[in-house]
Amino acid sequence: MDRGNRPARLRPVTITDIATRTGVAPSTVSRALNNPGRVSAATRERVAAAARELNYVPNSQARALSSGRTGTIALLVSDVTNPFYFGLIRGTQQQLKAGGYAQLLIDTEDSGEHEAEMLHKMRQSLDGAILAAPRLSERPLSRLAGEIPLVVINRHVRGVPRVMIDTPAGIGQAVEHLVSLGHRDIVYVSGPERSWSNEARWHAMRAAVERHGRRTRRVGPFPPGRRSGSAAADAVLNTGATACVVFNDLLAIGMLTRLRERGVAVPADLSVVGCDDIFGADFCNPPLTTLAAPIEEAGRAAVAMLLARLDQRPARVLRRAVVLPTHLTVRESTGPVPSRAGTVPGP
Amino acid sequence: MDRGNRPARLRPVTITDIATRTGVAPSTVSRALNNPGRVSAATRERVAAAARELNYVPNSQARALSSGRTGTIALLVSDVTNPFYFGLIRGTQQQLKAGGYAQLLIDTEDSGEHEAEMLHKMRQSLDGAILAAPRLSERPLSRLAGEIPLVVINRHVRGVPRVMIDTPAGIGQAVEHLVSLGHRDIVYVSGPERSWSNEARWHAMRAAVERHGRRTRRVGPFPPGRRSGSAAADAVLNTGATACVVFNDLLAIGMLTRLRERGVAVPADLSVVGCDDIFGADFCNPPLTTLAAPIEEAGRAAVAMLLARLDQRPARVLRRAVVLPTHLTVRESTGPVPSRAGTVPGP
DNA sequence: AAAATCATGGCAACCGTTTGCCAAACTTTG
DNA sequence: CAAAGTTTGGCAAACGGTTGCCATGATTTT
Repeated sequence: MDRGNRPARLRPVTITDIATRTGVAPSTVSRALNNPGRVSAATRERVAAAARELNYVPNSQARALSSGRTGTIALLVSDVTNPFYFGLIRGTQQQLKAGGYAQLLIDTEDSGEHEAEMLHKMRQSLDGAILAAPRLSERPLSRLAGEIPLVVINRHVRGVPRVMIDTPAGIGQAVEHLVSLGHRDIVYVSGPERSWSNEARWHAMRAAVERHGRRTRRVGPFPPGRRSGSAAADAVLNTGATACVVFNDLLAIGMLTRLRERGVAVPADLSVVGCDDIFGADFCNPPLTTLAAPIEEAGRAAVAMLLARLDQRPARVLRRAVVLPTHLTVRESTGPVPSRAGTVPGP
Repeated sequence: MDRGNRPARLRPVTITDIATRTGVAPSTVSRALNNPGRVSAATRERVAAAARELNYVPNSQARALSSGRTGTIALLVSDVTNPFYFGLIRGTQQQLKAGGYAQLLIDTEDSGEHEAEMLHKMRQSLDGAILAAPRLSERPLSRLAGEIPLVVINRHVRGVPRVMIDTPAGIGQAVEHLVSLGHRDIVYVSGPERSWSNEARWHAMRAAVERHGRRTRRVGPFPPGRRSGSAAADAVLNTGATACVVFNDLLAIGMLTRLRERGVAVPADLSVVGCDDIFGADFCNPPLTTLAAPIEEAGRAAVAMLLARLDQRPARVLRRAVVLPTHLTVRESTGPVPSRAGTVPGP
């Protein structure tokens, strides 16, 4: 059939091709395409027509080399499989595509060093980066922000623009909810120690409980995965608490599984509140009461902030922070306090 | 504190810097770094030392421009939020990182045209691409494969290397399982019409049921999301079947939710089998019996195939296809056929 | 009508790296 | 010891754009 004349990855069309075809200089072609005000309407139109006919696609490498702009933004997440990031990936992807940027996805494997190293190595290939819940400590993070435009999500670092999901405020709602159901002994199930969000949530929790004249404790820390749910569930049962607020939904879902295994009824014996409202929180068993976070919106906001910064036009007001509200979504993992808080059923 | 002397995004170190420092020509530096056999051990060492001291990071744009290799591989998925792709994203990410490549994630929004267009535009910025379950029709797909090295997942196109997850074979297992439980009337819940996998699964299903001297039907097509689960569940109930095999887990989970709402007990009234074993299939309610697919492995295999192709060394045997087996994972959404297949309970 | 301004297009340098080709120095071989 | 071969390093030309600067001609201002 088609043997012989395979086009063999033909040479791509360049501005020089357009230039010879239209009889102008390559520089004029470049300007006609990117800097429309700089050439006459007539030539601009001729160039555009030629580009269209030849099916011209600019070579982003070459463009990057001379202009310094690569058209690529990286999204760094600590673990691509954590469903929390799905919304982020999607939100940023959408907004980046709308802005004409490509998204480079990087998994930092939960390591601050990885974050720093990757970012440093790629800084010349990127116009900017979005760091989701960075593990990196404050110092190197600000240093990095000097090397390359950065927006961080759920982290507060001086001088680095940020998008915050206000889960701490939501935690107040969660505590009100639990207290109104009669719970007096509520524990916090802690996520990773190095996580900024974890500390913020814990502090919010303590403050909220103290407003009711009570004290709270925390168990953990636990890695924020489903696997850790077993240990977390056992630890909570040992405290004798009637309710818990969990660092994130992933961990909470893991706990739910374990509690079911152990024959502990949720919410009859123990109420569980998660954070983030990830994929699965609504169809696990029982469906999880959780703090719904506008994750996709956070992604979009982060991109918007970053692109605003890359935009040359000087007279722009640049927001230094965006705070997004969360709200409690009540499902079936929370309920009235058990009539007699007794001992825990055996396994 | 640190006012005044902010380094203002300082000029990155180039091979020329290394060259002047070691007293050799830039070309020698380039060779010392990338083509070690080409220079003497002594200079190579001196260059390496200088590079280390100066903390040199090669500019990938410049390298790409002259060498044609970009060090970037794209992964195209039809919808980043479909949990099926999480494993793929992770698997490819791992293997690419190991091979020193960066991963560009592209959402094609379920459109074949998007696929073609994006790929065409980016072909100069990519060394290759992995297409997950492409929607594109066969013709343009082979044409694209001529423009840029490609590996497709779950799709059979002549001349394009592929990784196949052998769900059709697994469907046989699923049917055996259901038949052994007494089911005689099993329907297939169809995914998108344009999906190659969907057709493959349907054919396998029909063949498997016919081996038992029975016939089967299908309902649908449905978009492969949870939202479609309601319609799918209702359609299945109308058929009066006692069991169904569903195009994918996402749809199956959606059905489970709907069935629960309608008071249909799973598996007492209806058995449900999904495909893929995505995140959530194990903790939904009831946990889903499904065809577990080695998705991460598929991602790794696809990367391995692609990189083998990019590798220059000629005397390599290039696999044209990899087929990965699936197996039935029995959980709690399948059970014995109802004693009297009666009418469906009302809503 | 001369001077100043403006719009438009071309020239050429540059971005940082790779690579074909050549030259020098050194090593082997006959 | 000369001829041939082998290392090793340098020169310079790409790769495909962008952009500062200049020249030309047209337009406006005084």
